[in-house]
Amino acid sequence: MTDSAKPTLLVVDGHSLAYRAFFALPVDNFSTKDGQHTNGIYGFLSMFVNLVKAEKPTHLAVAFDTSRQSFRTREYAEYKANRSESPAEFKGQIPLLQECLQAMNVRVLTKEDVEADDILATLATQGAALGYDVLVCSGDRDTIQLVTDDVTLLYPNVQGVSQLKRYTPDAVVEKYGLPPEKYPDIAALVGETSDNLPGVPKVGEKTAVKWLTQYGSLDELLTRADEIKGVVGGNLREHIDGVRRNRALNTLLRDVELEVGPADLEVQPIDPEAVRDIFSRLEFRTLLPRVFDAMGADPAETPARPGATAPTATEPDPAQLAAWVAAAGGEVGVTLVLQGGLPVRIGLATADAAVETAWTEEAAAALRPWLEGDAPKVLTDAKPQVKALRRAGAHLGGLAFDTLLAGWLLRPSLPDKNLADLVGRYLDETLPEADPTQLVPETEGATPGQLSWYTLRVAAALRAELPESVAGVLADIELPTLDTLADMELAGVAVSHEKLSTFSAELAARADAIAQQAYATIEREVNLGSPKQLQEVLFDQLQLPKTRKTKTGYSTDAAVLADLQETNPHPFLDLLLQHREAMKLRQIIESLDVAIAADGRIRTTYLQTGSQTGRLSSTDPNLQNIPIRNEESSRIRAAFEVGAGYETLLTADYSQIEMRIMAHLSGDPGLVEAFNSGEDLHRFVGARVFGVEPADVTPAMRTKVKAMSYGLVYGLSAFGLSKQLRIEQTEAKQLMMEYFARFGAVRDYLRSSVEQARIDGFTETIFGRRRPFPDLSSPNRVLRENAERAALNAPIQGSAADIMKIALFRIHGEFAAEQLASRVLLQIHDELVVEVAPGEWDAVERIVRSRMGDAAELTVPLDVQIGRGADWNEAGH
DNA sequence: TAATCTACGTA
DNA sequence: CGTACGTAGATTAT
Repeated sequence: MTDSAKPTLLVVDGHSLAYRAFFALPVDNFSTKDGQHTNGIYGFLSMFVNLVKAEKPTHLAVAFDTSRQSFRTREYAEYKANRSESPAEFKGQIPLLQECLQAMNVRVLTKEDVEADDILATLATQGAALGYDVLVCSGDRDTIQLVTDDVTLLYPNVQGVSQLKRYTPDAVVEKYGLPPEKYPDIAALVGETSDNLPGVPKVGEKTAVKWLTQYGSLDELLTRADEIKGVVGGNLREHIDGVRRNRALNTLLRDVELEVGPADLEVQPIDPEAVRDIFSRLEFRTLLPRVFDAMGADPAETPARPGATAPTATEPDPAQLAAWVAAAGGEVGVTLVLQGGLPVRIGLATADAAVETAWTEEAAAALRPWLEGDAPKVLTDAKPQVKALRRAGAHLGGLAFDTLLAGWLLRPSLPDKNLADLVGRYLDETLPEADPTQLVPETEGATPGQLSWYTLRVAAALRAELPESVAGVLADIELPTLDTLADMELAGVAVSHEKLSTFSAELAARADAIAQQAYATIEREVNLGSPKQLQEVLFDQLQLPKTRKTKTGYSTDAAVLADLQETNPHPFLDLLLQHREAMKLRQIIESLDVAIAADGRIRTTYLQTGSQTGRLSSTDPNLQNIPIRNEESSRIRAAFEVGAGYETLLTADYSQIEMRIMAHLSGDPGLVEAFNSGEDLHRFVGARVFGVEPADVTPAMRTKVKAMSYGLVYGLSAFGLSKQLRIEQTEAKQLMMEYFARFGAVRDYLRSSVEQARIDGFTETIFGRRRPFPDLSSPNRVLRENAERAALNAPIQGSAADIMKIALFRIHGEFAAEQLASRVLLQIHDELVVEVAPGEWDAVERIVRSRMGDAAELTVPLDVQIGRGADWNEAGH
């Protein structure tokens, strides 16, 4: 009980523990997709949060070495000289670890010319003198000398850093047979190979302890060294200078001048946003809640700041509600609580008041004029709410702001997915949420009215940060698109269960037959879906040459198998490829089949914040990756049919939209001419590159320039081009040179756009959508070059996405304005699928063609291809 | 059971 | 050593 009042100071040697973690965890298992290794950081932080959670220090610091040089190396040049350079994979991790600790508001201490352990020694000594309980955590055995009744050492076990052994004075005596202050004497005699401090040959711990016990002290032992008999006695006398030197060097400094003392190290609340940022960069997910938990980011302990208490929502009757919204004036936050896709409750808020009510017929009727009118409304994740209102027969008008969309536009790489995330990031507060694991939650969740109030405040914070151009993208592109997507999702697309199930059964039978044949060729049965078992078959049993390395072994992907088939033909390879193809198709068909609703339609969800470039993504099921490339897949597309009550499907796609954007942005005269000439793009480019007439461009030439043109948009290298075209790198290089000799402005544009992004820190589309690229100035080459390719692509892919969205909502709007029953069903990046009502084909075709064609004013035309058919396969031709 | 890896479908 | 996605099954970590 007396100890509860006593402050606890925890000081940690960051470098030594991170280094141990580095070796304890497999480096290959811990790296970001960009190639940054993180095993040392992860291992350290994992240990660190456990430690903090278990020990609950009141004061905390982590010390690091500044370099390998210190006063010890100056006094003894050989000190640690045998240490090999720490691995390159480890080096970069220390600054990132320090960044993590800073985000957690943990004091990071360094001092020129001394080692981290000297800082620990100084703080431990000062802390003990001030009456603290001191915990020292280090992987360096020399810190044993710091142990006293007030100072406990936590020392990692051999395995790694997860288990820490507690060294109290008793534990030291038990382990070494002498009290902690004598440990440096033992170490001086035994030596420390890792520090390049040789000890007395043939003297280990046992002998050292025996001597020290016998003579009482190291000094006494050394002065009476001649009393010791035998070889070891001689060894001792020969190495007396070395022992004295060891003893001098292994004494930790307890009087290092530091800018802070123990009292300055009080534990601070973490910076949640900074921690989220750095952890998401390092791709730590499971660690995040552990850090929040251990570092006391508990909502109960960090109450919302003063002035941030949500108003208590009142529950006016419907008539009062109508009066309330009429009087509200400015923007109103709106939150609909949904159940089964329908609204059950609605909460509204202004800056200082909140109201809410059950979604009854009376309430809906009272609110409808306001809800459907132009009065400005602010929501978080409006799309599901807009859909629910549609199902309930209402329409949301005046959508002025969606915080989720705005947050994504501002930081498209972040995983913020709900109001709670946004409140944390932009208000630095915690959204009150009921604990879903408790039947009777201790903490009340925010009510719908209060959620609306938070939404309004988040919106204000976002607006303050939103650059004008990005605000324009929100208002002029994203919000109109949201409304369109809601209708598309509600409509769904008719899919024939009969067609799918017939095909699925066929494929299952085929896959089975292929598998049997494959087993026969290798005379055993394996799981053809297991990369691990396949590696055994290919590289052990069949002794095929090893392929491209992956994290866990050797690749068995389609490209690799095709290569193997050429160099080392084996029937198994081809059968495996056929099996994969059949299984993949079957799997896609199955996932579609189970998604067909009772009315025969599939409804996807478009994620409007699902990409970093501005594209949509589609999920549950993904209707943006339905196969098209081979013969078989046309049968899948044929299952997407025109629905009952409609006449036909229309498909409309932009041809080469990304190359057209490139022509526009670069202003390259050759490329612009190509698109204005009406000639086939690749034929035109091929003619220029190879110096022949367009009519004389061979298919091989066309293939090459086509790959080159598309590759450009992705930052393709000569290496990549040679691999894709299966040509020599020199030929690929030659091709690129010829290409740029004719279309030089393209290269100039790509280069300058990346350079501009490096200066600005972000890229921008034609319409002002931004994407940040902090890694463009990273010293890490892998990181930087990855960012460069992404930055090169972002304005092009993003502008295409902008153009398609603009076309999409304008088409949607025009269908409504002309009171057409036809409706857009699908968007696949550069293609739209429209369900055309009887008698509306001409109007629909006109609208789609013109709105897609004039969605943007470029220096080259936007070419639109239209197809018509009873199913998606037919319409796509 | 949850996270990760490999493979593969689309633009 | 080519951008942007989502999904499934196997494997590994917990």
